[in-house]
Amino acid sequence: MKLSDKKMRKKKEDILLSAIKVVNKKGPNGATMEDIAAELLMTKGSLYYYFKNKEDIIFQCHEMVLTEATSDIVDCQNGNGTNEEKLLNMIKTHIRYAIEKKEIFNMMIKPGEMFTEVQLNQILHMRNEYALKFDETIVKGIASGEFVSEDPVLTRMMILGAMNWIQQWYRPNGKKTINEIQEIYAASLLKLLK
Amino acid sequence: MKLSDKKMRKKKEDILLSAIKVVNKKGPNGATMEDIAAELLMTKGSLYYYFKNKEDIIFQCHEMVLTEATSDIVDCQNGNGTNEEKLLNMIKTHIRYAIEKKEIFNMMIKPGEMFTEVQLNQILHMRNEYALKFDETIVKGIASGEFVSEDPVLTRMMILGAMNWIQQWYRPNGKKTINEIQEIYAASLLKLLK
Amino acid sequence: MKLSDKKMRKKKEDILLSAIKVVNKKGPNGATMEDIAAELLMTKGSLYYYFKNKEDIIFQCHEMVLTEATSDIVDCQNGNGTNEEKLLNMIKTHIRYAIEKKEIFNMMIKPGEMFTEVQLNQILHMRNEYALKFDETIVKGIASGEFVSEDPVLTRMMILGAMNWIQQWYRPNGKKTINEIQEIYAASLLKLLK
Amino acid sequence: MKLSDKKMRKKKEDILLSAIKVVNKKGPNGATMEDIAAELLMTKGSLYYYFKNKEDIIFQCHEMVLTEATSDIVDCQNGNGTNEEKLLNMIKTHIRYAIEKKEIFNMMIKPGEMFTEVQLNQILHMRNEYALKFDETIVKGIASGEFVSEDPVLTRMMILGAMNWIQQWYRPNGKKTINEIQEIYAASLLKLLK
DNA sequence: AATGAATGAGGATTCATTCAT
DNA sequence: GATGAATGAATCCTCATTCAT
Repeated sequence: MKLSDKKMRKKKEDILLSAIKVVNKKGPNGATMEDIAAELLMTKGSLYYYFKNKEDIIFQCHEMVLTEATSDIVDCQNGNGTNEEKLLNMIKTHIRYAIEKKEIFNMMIKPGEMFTEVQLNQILHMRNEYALKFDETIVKGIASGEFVSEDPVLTRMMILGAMNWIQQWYRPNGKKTINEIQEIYAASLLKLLK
Repeated sequence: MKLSDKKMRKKKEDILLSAIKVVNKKGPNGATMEDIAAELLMTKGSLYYYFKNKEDIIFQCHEMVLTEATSDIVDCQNGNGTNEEKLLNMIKTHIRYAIEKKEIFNMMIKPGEMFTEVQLNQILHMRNEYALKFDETIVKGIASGEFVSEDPVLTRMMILGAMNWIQQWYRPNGKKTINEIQEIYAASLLKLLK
Repeated sequence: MKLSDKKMRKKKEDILLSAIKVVNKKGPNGATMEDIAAELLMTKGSLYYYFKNKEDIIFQCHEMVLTEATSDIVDCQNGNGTNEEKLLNMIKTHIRYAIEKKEIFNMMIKPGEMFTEVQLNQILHMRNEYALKFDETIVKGIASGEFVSEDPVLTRMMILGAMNWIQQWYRPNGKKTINEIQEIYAASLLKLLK
Repeated sequence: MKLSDKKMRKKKEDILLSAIKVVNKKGPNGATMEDIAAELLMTKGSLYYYFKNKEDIIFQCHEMVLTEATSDIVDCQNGNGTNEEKLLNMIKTHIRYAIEKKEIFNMMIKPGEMFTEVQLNQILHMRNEYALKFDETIVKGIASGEFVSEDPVLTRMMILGAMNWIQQWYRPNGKKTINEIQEIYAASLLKLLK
């Protein structure tokens, strides 16, 4: 059963990816089961073989996205270099997400209506885990004398907020390349820790 | 008929305010006409006496909110003081909105699904007008030597983004008062222009 | 109270005329009270001062139309001339109605959904009264040797049916004038009685 | 998948037949999706699996009816016999429709509110196609010396009009049988071409 | 005599969900 | 595993009707 197990996992992931696409275009309420299925050349009925219901799909979308993003950020944290270098990497990674995986990213930062209390808390908890990685690096940087901040959490909020806003205005054919944006943001936002 | 005219205007405003509340809780798609009406002890049918349809209501919500906010920001701009002082005021005003009028504010920063091309453009245009007020002050400050920035628009994006994120984490009974947040953000974000 | 009585009668008639217009454009179900009122620069609420409800308005429309048409046909019948001449006049009158008062006419020949059993019977009865005038003239013509028909009622049905169909194809700027149509139809249809 | 295809086609036809019944009783506006579904022991929601919307159903009703009727008339045209015999057959066929398929027939002769310009034109075009079959036979009959008419189209209008009116007065238990009506009408109406 | 405002019932449409096959 | 078909609850919207003023 290993094989069919893998197939199922793969299919589930496909469905989640399709759902992410649709949800980002139409919002969680606007996205229909049919939309999600159509993208995969399936019929909506089939989705219920893999997921309990729509709510479940949307929830697992958030879960998947946050897990993936957190993993990437942890990689930055575990790399070599000073805390400043690590934070710069984290910032660049986050920005790359915001721009290149706009859809996934959007899901990360919008809590989204539709969830039960329990599910919402779980999502918010994961989001917090993600943010804590930034905090840890900042705090270490303060301890090592690289950074200065009276309120590290508030500063992190500013940094993340500034970056999250990017996907509101970024356009693929705009004046700045992704690289330029990454550099400018990284350089500027570090000022907040000086 | 001035009187009945005023009454109608008042009622329309009441409906818009109710709609803002509901939309912020449930999103534009989740909000039902019944929800909006219930808040005002009306029946959904009555709403159609004042507005053409749901889309119309949601659109006018955005319009109202953006008009009000822009007016407040313009007041800051037209006040006395240096450009730095003016920008500080604008930042504090924006933060006050983000916190105290969370509902209205949310509507300002989320474009929201549901609109026609024309309507969406109109809203985005108004949003841009609002942002331009910040740009103007920043540019004047650069000219007068108060500020430094290689890319004023990008810097403004960071500043606004950082502030807009506040409503994602602010809780009424948190550790910081509104005043403290305003002061810390204002002081910190100005670093981006130094 | 004679004066206000007249005013009321006039207003009622205006409303019925407006209703006829609207019903003919949109059908009895498609016509709304607002449509009927708008034509007269009134508000729909006011209609209820003059009529019990919509059904009542539509019913009285039919009544008015049939009364008027019957009166005109009776005039033909009471005129001078042979029965053939009288029937020719009746045919021409009916055709003039079908063309010039298309709206009124339509109401005469469509029973129209929406009525109660009682009302429908009343309308059908009036419609029958109208048709009987044709029958009377035909029967007299047979008696006098002007006409020949094995089944006068069936022949009358053919004649009326042929004429009623005119309003389905007649166009104001068509090839035939009203006069020509009247003449051709009158001459042709009389063949059915020869 | 030929099988399921057939099933769908059958179901669609059933729905159209039910719709025809209901529309004839209550008119196109009065007929509700629920009415149409109830007849088939379905729920209104199911109808949308087969048709886009109500308008679509009503339109296809007309299409179906006109296609069927035209086919029958073409059969008459393609049969053996003189033009007079062919026209007699067409008249009898048309009358049979008017009486036995009153519901279908009604739909043929009432354009009905509710359609878009495009759809209405399409229906009127089909109706015209049907009428042209009569014209053709009449014209051929004139050419062969069987018929006489100064204006064949106008004469055809009278013939069709006379027949269409039948369904306004025909009652199943009336004095005349269908056969008698067919004979009397056919004999009488031919006089219009003599 | 008229109207502004409100209502509520009804109807079209959408869509998540179910289930037999 | 997948789907065709059906369902019914929810939602937007319309409109005849009412009534205080």
